[in-house]
Amino acid sequence: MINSFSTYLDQYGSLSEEAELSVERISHPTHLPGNHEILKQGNTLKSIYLILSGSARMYYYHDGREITNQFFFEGEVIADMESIYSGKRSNYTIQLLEDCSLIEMRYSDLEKLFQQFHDQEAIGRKLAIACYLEENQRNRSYQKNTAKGRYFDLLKTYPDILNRVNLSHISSYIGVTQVQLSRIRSKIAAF
Amino acid sequence: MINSFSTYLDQYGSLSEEAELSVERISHPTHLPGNHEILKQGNTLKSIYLILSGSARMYYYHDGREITNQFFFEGEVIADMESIYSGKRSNYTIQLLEDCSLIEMRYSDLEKLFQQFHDQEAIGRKLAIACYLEENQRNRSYQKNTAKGRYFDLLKTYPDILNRVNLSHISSYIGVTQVQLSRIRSKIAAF
DNA sequence: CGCCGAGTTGAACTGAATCAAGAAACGTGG
DNA sequence: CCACGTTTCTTGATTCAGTTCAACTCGGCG
Repeated sequence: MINSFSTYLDQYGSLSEEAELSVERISHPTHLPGNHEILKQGNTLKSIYLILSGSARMYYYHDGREITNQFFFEGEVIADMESIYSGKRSNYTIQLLEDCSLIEMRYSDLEKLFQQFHDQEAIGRKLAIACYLEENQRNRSYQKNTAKGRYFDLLKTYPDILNRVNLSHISSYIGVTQVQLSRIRSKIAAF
Repeated sequence: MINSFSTYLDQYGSLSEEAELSVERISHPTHLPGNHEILKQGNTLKSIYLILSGSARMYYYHDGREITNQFFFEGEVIADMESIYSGKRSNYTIQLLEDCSLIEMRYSDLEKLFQQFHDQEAIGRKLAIACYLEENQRNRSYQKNTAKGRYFDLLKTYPDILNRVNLSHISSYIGVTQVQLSRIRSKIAAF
């Protein structure tokens, strides 16, 4: 059960008591309503957010359409790695899909912990590798599957996503039109 | 100009002199011929390899066909992050595409440096993030492009790939049949 | 010279996009 | 609590992109 950044980080390695206390010190609980935009295109993301309850998505525009690049659910951390890491303006908008209970952490504070504690840095490295592997799996899903297969792969990761997220968000995430995803779904239902 | 692991790592941050010496100490130059398999499916990768000259690819099987998941060229590091990081058997085969001049480093030696030097760990984290961002960009290429667009995106990254790699390897990398990629190419040539 | 692997090209077929219209679900104000 | 408008989802017809199977070309090499 993930209810703090410490428990979140525990998944990737163990922290010294001192580092763990520092993590708690820079953690700030918040509540934000559905539809709230944590990051707007053209701005820079300054904080990351652990989700205790609720969900969010990160999207960008291409040819005037929204394409969802990432979903975030309970126990996951909302962040645009690119913007946070580079400090540059983001091409993404991050929008809450439901009312959320969050824990906020300023990235500048976290950076200090990386510098201060070697074990914190080690966990950061492992976490980044985990993100890479996940992203690589998504690529393999594209290489070997047709849209139906990608849809199933997504359901494996997020089984209840259908009840919580718009079809159009899901469809753009797996690189297919909303219309086509609706058809795929209907074919599966009727068997 | 990348001619050692030190110069490679310099791209991501600076190392103390002590750490840099240690990096050199665990580096071993090698030459290996084209077609050599650095890793075979079912085995575990124990070393990573910086490419001074030559190229390689990493592939897996799906429905009996080879799918290339990664290319490696000069100045890049050959590794199957999943196998190396988890120590588990790999689903991938890594094959040299040309005669290669390499610098080998055992991952167990590198791990020790991560533990020993905080700045080494910091560079490792940055490197992992860079890998993640690259992989994410590949995903976006799938989300917004048709096969032609993905082909162009690949050419942006590796402009001379056509002269060095088989069409079938390239096509499976961008998730399209070799036949279709041939057609795409011919349409572009005739303008 | 003949073989072989790699690439090209054609024809038929399937998966997916597009355009468009209608049905269902949803929220807001009266 | 209902009526209305809006957004989301479904379904159909058409067009386009991509796959499959197969035959052929080309260059390298024994």
